[in-house]
Amino acid sequence: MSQSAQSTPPDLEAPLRKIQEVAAELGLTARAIRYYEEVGLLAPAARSGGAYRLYDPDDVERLRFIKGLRDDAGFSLTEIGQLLEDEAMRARNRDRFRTTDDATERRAIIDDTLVRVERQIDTLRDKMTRLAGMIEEAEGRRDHLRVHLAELDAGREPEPHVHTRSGSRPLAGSSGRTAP
Amino acid sequence: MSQSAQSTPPDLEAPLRKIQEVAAELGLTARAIRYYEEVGLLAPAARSGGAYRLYDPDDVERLRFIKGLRDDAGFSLTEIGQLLEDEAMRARNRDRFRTTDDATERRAIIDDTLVRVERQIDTLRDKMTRLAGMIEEAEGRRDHLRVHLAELDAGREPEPHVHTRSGSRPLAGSSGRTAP
DNA sequence: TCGAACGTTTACGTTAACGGCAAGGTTCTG
DNA sequence: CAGAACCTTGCCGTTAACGTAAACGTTCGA
Repeated sequence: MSQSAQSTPPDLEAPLRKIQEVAAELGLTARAIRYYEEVGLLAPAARSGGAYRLYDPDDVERLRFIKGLRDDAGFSLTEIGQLLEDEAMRARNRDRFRTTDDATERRAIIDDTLVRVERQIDTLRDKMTRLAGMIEEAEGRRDHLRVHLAELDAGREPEPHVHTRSGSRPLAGSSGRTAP
Repeated sequence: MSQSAQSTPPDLEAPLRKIQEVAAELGLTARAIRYYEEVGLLAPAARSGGAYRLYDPDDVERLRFIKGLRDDAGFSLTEIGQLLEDEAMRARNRDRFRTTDDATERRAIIDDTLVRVERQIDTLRDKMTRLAGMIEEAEGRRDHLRVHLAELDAGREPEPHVHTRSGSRPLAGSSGRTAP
């Protein structure tokens, strides 16, 4: 009920998968993946005799990273493009790295990539710092609200309303006033 | 060269500021702020005799939070709307809180807000966890690249190229292969 | 070999989040 | 009270990131 004609995905040797399979695994749509290719974020490793896009594990990893940068980090595709190396470069390096025997050239390629990865880490760390700041602010508001709650509960114990939450379940909110 | 007619912003008493002033401080545009109001994310506290929007410190805080949720956390305005209480509710609570003397009612308002703030914190923490995961992945790639670099430098020391980086500045990249 | 199931290109449509006017009202200062 | 400098409400335009549909090619099992 999921595969009748075409198949070959459970092939334990060929690490090349078609677009829909990859899309499903990553929680993307085929359209989105093609779009990413269109804007130069990635290019499939192969093209099954000039037609179908075929992705190898490396491609899938790159796609997963792209999705993370978009969903989790909230970057735009343009920003992502600046953060990653453009696909043309990646393809060239991939080839150069496999064909050359020159250790110096390999070193250059790796060195270049390392620099980029370190930049990515810095960018992500920066984002996380700002996010942590927001969390602290929110926690500040929460604590402030809890104090208010405690003050209210301490001042006087009103009629024992039926649904008295167990323990301390105070609350605070968008109004940072003590009220005049 | 920045204020000739109108002014009143350096007024140390009135905590009510006009849109452009607020926009400048937050790094937003007046248009964006009006748009946020249009989609129900906030409403100015006052309206100077039925015209100009006037924002109090509380409004500005809410705006700053909105901007953070958008820029730092990468949420859409729709998601932000679900995370914050809608403005109608906020206005009503704000009023109810100031007018009532009933401790029970105040408690209810604060409690409600607390729950929401705690939800916000959870959401932000969740996002940060995913971001941290991405950072770890990137660090993994970086370390992997460094290992490759070390291997290369160890195997043989090629011609002493001119620009030998000080210490260890290896690099890794988008190709996780050791090359056949 | 043939057809169901998938893939490809091309092109137009859609939604979110504003940008940028135009036409007119408000405010403070001189 | 004039007028510069801001503000207001429309309303149309734009960009990013896909969605969707049409017309056609590719694969592979029966």
